[in-house]
Amino acid sequence: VEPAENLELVVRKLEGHSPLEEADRAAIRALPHVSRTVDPATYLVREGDRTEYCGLLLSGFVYRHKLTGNGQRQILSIHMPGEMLDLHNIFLDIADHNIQALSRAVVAMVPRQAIHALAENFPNVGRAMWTDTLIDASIFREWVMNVGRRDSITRIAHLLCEFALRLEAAGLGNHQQYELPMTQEQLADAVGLTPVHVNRILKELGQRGLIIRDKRAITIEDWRKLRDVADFSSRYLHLDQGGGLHSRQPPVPVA
Amino acid sequence: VEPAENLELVVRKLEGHSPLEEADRAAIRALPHVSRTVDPATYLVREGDRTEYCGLLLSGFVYRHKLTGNGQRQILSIHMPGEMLDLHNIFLDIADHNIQALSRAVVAMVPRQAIHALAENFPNVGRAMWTDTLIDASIFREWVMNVGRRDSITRIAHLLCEFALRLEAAGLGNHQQYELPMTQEQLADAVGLTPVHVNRILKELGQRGLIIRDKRAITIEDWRKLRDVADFSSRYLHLDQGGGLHSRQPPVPVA
DNA sequence: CGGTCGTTTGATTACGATCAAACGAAGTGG
DNA sequence: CCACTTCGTTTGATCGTAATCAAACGACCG
Repeated sequence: VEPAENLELVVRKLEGHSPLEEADRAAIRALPHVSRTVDPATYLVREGDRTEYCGLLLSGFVYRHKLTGNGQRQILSIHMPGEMLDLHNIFLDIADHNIQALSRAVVAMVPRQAIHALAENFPNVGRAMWTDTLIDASIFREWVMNVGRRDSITRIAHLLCEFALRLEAAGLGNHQQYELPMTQEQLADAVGLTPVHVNRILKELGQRGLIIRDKRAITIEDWRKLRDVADFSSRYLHLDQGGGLHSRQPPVPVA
Repeated sequence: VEPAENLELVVRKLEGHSPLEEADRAAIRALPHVSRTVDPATYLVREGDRTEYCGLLLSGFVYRHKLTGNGQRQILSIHMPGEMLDLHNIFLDIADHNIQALSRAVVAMVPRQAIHALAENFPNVGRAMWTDTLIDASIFREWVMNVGRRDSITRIAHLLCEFALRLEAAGLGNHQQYELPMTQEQLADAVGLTPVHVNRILKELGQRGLIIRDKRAITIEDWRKLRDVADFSSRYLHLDQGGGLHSRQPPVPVA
């Protein structure tokens, strides 16, 4: 069992979109858990698993994915510190997708029942967690649109914009410069392209003066131009969702 | 205000995956609402709208979609009678997508607050509605995979399989024969292809002896073969989700 | 009977996949 | 400290699936 301060990240994340009172915060901090530190590529959940724990991501990055019958991978979402990983499984008995560590990561494992009890005894927290899953669902929808109807440059630019804003919201950098937490192959699996093509498009984004790359570090040279190329609007992220602590306008005009 | 029996469909839908007690059922039936009958293509919600009502679909079909900056449409989901349409907006202030009628449809409009109160005062119902949104999210994930990583035949076959099972679960036919509620153009927008190509693939599915088409009526000639071509597994639909009324195995081995 | 909407078929194009190989950086072991 | 391996990135050449362009056809409707 780790020091409870760790769960503070989770409190902050939920308060980003839903109002909580002190009792609510305390209840979250008091969640029983064991911390687990995992290496990159460790599976936290496998499709078909019976779900018994809810993982709270305390540090590092994690991703959701599925595999097709012939072994192709589709990445479904990327998760950042403070996010609750298994809310999507918490009322469904069998996991329908895999969750795997992207980087080295620390995850607090909370028993399923503790989350159920939390939701029932602290309605504000229940609403906050529910809202959280609704925002995730909104992001899934945007991804359907992204892979379904946008060409490759637009698609990749869109993902870069999304990361910029989400990393900033998570307090992991600003939206003009950040460290991309994945390889080009993983990027390809997130946008439904091949790694080769992703590489070419990243190059083109650089040549067009939209981004600068130095290894995995992404600097957005011209947010407005990138946003236009990306067909990006931040609405689907619901960053200024009512009642949240952070529900003021972001300091820089973003999208 | 319409006769309350109508909402029975919604009760049945929720009970399909979550246990309810008589008081819960009564609370759902007692939901204040006005019925609205709409023509095909009527918008029920527009992206950017402030959400004040939750629509319960009593008859007909409805779909969610988004438009790209250059006017391309991506259909995000199809909804069948008994489904609650605005659960995804119920805690989010601004709608991030459009909801439009596919066919002539009847929708019971329930004020947002009534849904909030229902969830708070009847925890079983709250959990059922939350679970409902989680299953929707699971379907979104499968669609991300479908448009991201599957080729055109697989993609379309997959959609046909999904409809078969969902229509059967909704009591609108069996999984071997059903009426497709959409045009080939709408189909194309659901799977991220062009209408022309959808037409060719449907033809091919017929030639391969997987389906028979008569106008919009689809007959699945060989479920197993179609399922294989479609790379389809019903897991993501969570049809046998715990505690539900219908949580027995389906009568015919399906997937 | 024209008009509209949806389906069907044909011809050509293009975007991204695939195949192949080299390069660079980081880590390992001798 | 330097070979050697491994993993990720980069570049080039060719291929193929689905898009695009174009037009005819069929059904339903007023």
